[in-house]
Amino acid sequence: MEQKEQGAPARRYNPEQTRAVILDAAEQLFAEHGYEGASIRDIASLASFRLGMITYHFGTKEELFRQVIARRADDYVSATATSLDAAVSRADGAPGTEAVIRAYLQPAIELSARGGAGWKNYLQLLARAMNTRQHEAFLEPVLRTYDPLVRKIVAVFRLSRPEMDEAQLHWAFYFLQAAFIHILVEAGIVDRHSHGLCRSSDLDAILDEMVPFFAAGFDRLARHAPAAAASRR
Amino acid sequence: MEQKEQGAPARRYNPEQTRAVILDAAEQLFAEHGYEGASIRDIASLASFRLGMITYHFGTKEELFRQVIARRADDYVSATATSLDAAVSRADGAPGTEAVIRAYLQPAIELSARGGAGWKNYLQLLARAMNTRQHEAFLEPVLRTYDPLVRKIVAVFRLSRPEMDEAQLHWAFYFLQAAFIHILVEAGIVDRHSHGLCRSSDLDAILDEMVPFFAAGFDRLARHAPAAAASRR
DNA sequence: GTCTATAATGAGATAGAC
DNA sequence: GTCTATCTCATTATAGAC
Repeated sequence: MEQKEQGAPARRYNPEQTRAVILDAAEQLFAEHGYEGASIRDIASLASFRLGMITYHFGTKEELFRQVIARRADDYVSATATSLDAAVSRADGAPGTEAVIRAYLQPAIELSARGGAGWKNYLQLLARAMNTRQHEAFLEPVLRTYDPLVRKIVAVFRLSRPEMDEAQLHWAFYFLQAAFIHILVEAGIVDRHSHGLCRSSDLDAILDEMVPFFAAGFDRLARHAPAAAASRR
Repeated sequence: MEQKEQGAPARRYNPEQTRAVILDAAEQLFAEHGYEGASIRDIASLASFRLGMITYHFGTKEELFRQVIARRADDYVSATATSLDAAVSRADGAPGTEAVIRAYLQPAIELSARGGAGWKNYLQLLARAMNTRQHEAFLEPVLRTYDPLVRKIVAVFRLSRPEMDEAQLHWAFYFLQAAFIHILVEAGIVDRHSHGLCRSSDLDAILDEMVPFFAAGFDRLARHAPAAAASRR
């Protein structure tokens, strides 16, 4: 007469689907609570599977995390690469800085805003992971997945601003990337401080504001003397 | 003949010092591994005390975290407030945007770069905590400690740019704050991508680059039509 | 492939000797 | 105030029935 309280035992899915359902749940909880803050038990429970299923399909928690990252990495990389290539060819090889910034930001914003909950979670979890040092040792090789894309982005910025020296270009891109990392998390601080006038969830508005804002920064660094560092020696 | 491997049993300190030593260790491990990733056992061990000492002086892990935040909050707030006030009075009430940005960033950079390891850990841990949503429920009230300071910062930016409308001002400040949050973590991505040309640990150089970069962004947003949002309706 | 059961460990917290 | 010992629970991981 006792009710099993565990929901249907789930013969609903084929293995592919099972893996996908688990990855979705992992994506969500890693995004919400971070790697250490999310337990594989909670992930299994959210996915309506037993704990053993995670072991069977993924082995360890680290491997589960790796596969969460890996599942969407190629899609994100190729979407951004395509966007950058389009900006370059549209401008015959010398794209404006605003166009490059937009080409870099827009795919992630598109996916986060309209790609479904999975993509939003994915980008938030990626942003959280990037906001740490390599103390979570196993994270670093995972994040290096994105290094080739970053090299491409920097190369396109270099096309756009051939007069900037390397350090200036890297600083400018760093500032853009740093801001974007926090923005993708949608932590809500701007909502609170602007009393709702600006919403961190309104990624479309943010894109429109970021493009001129950061392009002006690139312009400004391109103009100023690259001698700042010397003054401290 | 067995050696106690626990180090000296520490009658070395008075209670004030004991609390300080524990807070230092907590600060370090929370900064390195995040709230969930750091255990109070490891914190006790790093501080060379027994676990019971943390309970005795702080009660729960949450309370320990709160007191880590609280210990330096007033110093940080007043350093930044003083810096902002100085910028305002230096300019007779109408400070330039570069001056305001520098006044906002400089105290934190000063403390992180030359305030000792504790301050660096503190600011990294704060930055990590700000890069989450309120899923870690108890975090939110802790972070609200800084709301009055943020209101002051925004007010000074408003003095600097009275022609900007509220939304533009908040967006611009959000971008600056977002970038700063990641930068304080010193995650090292710019080091890797620039092959060491730019170092995320070189906060002095970063300050010098950020000031003109972000001031140009403020200038740019102040110029453009505040009608962007309307185009999407 | 899916689930149960359980091992093995580590966690936060508490009681109480000294 | 400091430390030992222990409780209780949650965690990752494994073994094995079905």
